Formats: sequence, C-alpha cells, structure tokens
Amino acid sequence: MAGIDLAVSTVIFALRPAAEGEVASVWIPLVRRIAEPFDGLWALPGGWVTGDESLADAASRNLLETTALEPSYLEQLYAFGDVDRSPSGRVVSIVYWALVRADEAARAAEGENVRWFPADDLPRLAFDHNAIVEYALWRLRTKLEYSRIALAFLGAEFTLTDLREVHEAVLRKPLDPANFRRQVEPTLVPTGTVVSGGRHRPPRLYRYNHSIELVDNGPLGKENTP
Amino acid sequence: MAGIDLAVSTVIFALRPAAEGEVASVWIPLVRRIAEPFDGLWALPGGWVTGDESLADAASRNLLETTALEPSYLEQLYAFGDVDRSPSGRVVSIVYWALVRADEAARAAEGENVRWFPADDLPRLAFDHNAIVEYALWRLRTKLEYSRIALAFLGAEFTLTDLREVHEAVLRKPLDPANFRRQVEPTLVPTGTVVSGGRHRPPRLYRYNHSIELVDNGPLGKENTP
DNA sequence: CTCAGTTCAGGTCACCAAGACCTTTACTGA
DNA sequence: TCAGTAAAGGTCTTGGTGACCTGAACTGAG
Repeated sequence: MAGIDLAVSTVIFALRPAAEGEVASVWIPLVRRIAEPFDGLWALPGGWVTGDESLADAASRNLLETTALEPSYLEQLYAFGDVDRSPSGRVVSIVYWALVRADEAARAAEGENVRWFPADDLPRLAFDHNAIVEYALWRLRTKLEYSRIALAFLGAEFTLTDLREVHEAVLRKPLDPANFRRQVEPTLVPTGTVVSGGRHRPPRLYRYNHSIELVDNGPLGKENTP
Repeated sequence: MAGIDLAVSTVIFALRPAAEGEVASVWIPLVRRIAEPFDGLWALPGGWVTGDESLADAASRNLLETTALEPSYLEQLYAFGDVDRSPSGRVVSIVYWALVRADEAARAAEGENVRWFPADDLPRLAFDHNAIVEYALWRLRTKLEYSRIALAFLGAEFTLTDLREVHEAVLRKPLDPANFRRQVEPTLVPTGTVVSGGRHRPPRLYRYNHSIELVDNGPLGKENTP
C-alpha cells in the first residue's frame, strides 16, 4: 500500500443551449495542466483526497475550487487504478460524474486554464481521461433511459418540451413529442400555470414529483444531491 | 492525501445447492478478524493494494490468499470512503464482487477463520460490511435481469433447468419454465446431447453463445473474466 | 409389459408498453 | 381574420411478458 496516492476527479456535464437552428448538446469543463506530467494538456478537474472528508465531499470541494461549480447531481462513476496510468507514480483516482444546470454552468469562469468542450469531440487529454469521459458519457446515456436524471439539468419548473430537449441533446436523436409525453408525464406534477408568449399553444409548466425517487441506486440511495 | 490507506475487499457469491426439498440459495464466504479493530467479528475478505498491481489484480490476489477461490466473474462494485468507517484510521476500500461456480466454491477451505454464510441472513459484520453486502446483493439481482451473469455460476454445459434454478435462487422466487425458456434460449447454443437418467423426459444440454456479450459494461467492457 | 409420475418442449391467449402517425386545440403575429 | 406553430390528446400496430395448457419422452413400480 505504500506509495499510492489517492485522487478524485469529476466529469461534469452541462447542456449548451441550441445555437440558432441547432440542437443542444452536452459539454464538459476541463482544466489545463500547469505541471508535469502532461503539462499543457487538458484534464478533468480533480485533486487529492484529504483525510477529513468523504470521497463525495472531496469531489464537490475540488469541483468548486477548480471550476466554481456546484452540481445538482453527483454520483460515483468508477475507481481507476491501473498501475501505469500516471507516469509520475502510482495514482488511484475515484472518479465522480456530475450534472449542472445551464444557469450554474454559466458561473464556471472560462479562462486561460478552464474551458468547455463538446463531450463527444475532445482533444487528447492527460492520463486516461479520454477513456474516463467516454465511460461517463455511456453511463449518462444509459441512466437517462431508466431514471429521471434529466431533471438535474433543469430548474424547478419546466415544460415538457424543455425536458424532451434535454433527452434529445443527451441521446443525440429526435424523440416523438407525443410518445415522450406519455412516458414521463405520470412522473411529474403540473403547476397549473402555462407559459405564454410563443407563437403557439401555451405549454404547461411542470414540477418534480418528489414522491417518486429520482434514481434507483438501490441501498446506496442517498449519496446524490438532486 | 496523507494518511489514507487503500484497501480492496470482495463480496464473493456462490450458490449452495438445494438441500432436500429446499431451493438453492446465495452464500458468501467471510473471514474472521484476528486483530483490532473489530477483532473476532466476521468481515469481507480483502487486504491492502500493493504498488505494482491493478485494483482488479489486487482483488483477485487477496481473494486467492484468504479463501483460495478463483472467480469466474469479477467486477468493481464501489469505492467506500466515509471518514469514520474504520475506527483505526482513514481507510478507503475499493470493493469488488465476484461469482464462483459451485465446484470452485467447494475449494474454499472452511475453517476456524473462514466460513460461509447465507447472503441475506448475516451476523453483524466488521466496519460497514453489512451495508456493502446489501448493495452487492442488489447489484447481483439487478444485473441478473438484464445480463447473462447467471452463466458464471455454471460450468461449460448445462440444462435450461440448471440455469433457471440459478435465477430462482438469486431472485428468491419461482419462474415459469416455459417463459424462462423463451427468454434465454435465443442466447444459447444446444450441444445436441441430452442428459438421461432422470425419471422424466431427458433435457438438452446447452452451451454459451460466445458471439453474444455476457454483460454490457459499456466502454469498460473487458475487465471481467468469464 | 403397462401405466403412473415427472419434467421437458412447445404452443396459445390476454395484456401492456412503445413507436408511428393523425387530429384538434390554443396561442401569436402579419 | 387568417396563416403558422407547437401543445395536447387520441388511434393503430407491434413486440414482449406472464399465465396457462397440451403433448412428448423418459423412468420405475406393479
């Protein structure tokens, strides 16, 4: 056990709104490494685990420090521990994945050392981080189909079209509005109000149904923060 | 990061064959702790991660050393890292779960310090190991329904009844033989031979269909050893 | 040799969820 | 007032599932 360093990293997903006739898509923030190894390359935000915080706390803290983001959903992804994944010594990384709302994402100061990238078109990253993002994306897409994590991308109230566009952005394919409604409406509560202003029939606003679990993580349940 | 110890533990599942009119059930081997903390209590087999082996290798090695078992399936379960989970200091445990065949399980020398327990009726265990086993059981049962891990409990050739009994043991409920056949038969290859000797129509023997993936772990894929 | 007992193998039927597609509703802006 | 647009709500078909039934194939008792 001697000589093994323990790190946490987080794959942070946010939606970049549709850019004029486009569809929205999934983006992630990366930080530029300013030291060896992989000096100059982009990498997942992360850092070392301190002795007095849980793994999830360490992930949240690092995320706040490096990108100023607070996630609306946070879940452990996987522990990566191959012997040769870091040229500078043995590092085991506990990786988390997080979802942030669009308004939250705007707070992430872009700059010299923090930049957003489209999740499925990344440059070469430091360490094994390309593979990690690929796996995180797979988890996000898989989980979207059997749980309700899409809500973590949205605010407290939203229309069915908002929610459908989140699904379409993550899954990268159009969904039938009528069928989508049938599937998700039973898990939501209408607020009673509608959104007027569009050149069409005004959509209803919905809210979470808190009596239905957001995701089913089995006995682990309560780690997330939705 | 100073002062954090990194351990691996494994939840090992095996089936105990039906005992006279009973149904088979899931059992796990535990080791008795012979030092503080929790001296005398039962715990999951595990140990420290050395600097020159991957996490999965460390799990396999510890499993072989403490219980003489070699799993037919091995997958990472979760990284447990709460601050107070060990009274003797900060320990982060990467936990794996494994499946072993019945013939393999017989090799696990029961003795003063290794004993098998029924998975859903355990005594109080050391550390947070009760919660860990509960989560591992949930994963096993969940995964059984959407993948083909049940095959890891069986040998190379088996009847549909063998396979169905594995499912019934894990899920703790009887399954309709006809419906079960319809669901799994397309994923198997008949060997052409039958088993005679029973007081009934002789069942066919089947084999894996290697052209179909055992489980879908996405881009992580190849970590297991089925 | 025959038959009762047992499980395997293969089918039917009703039901439900999902996808494709259509109609009506309700609003805005020209 | 009307054209355009998306919401809301429906129908129809299909595929998968659970419940259940029938015949096939074997063994062992009488």
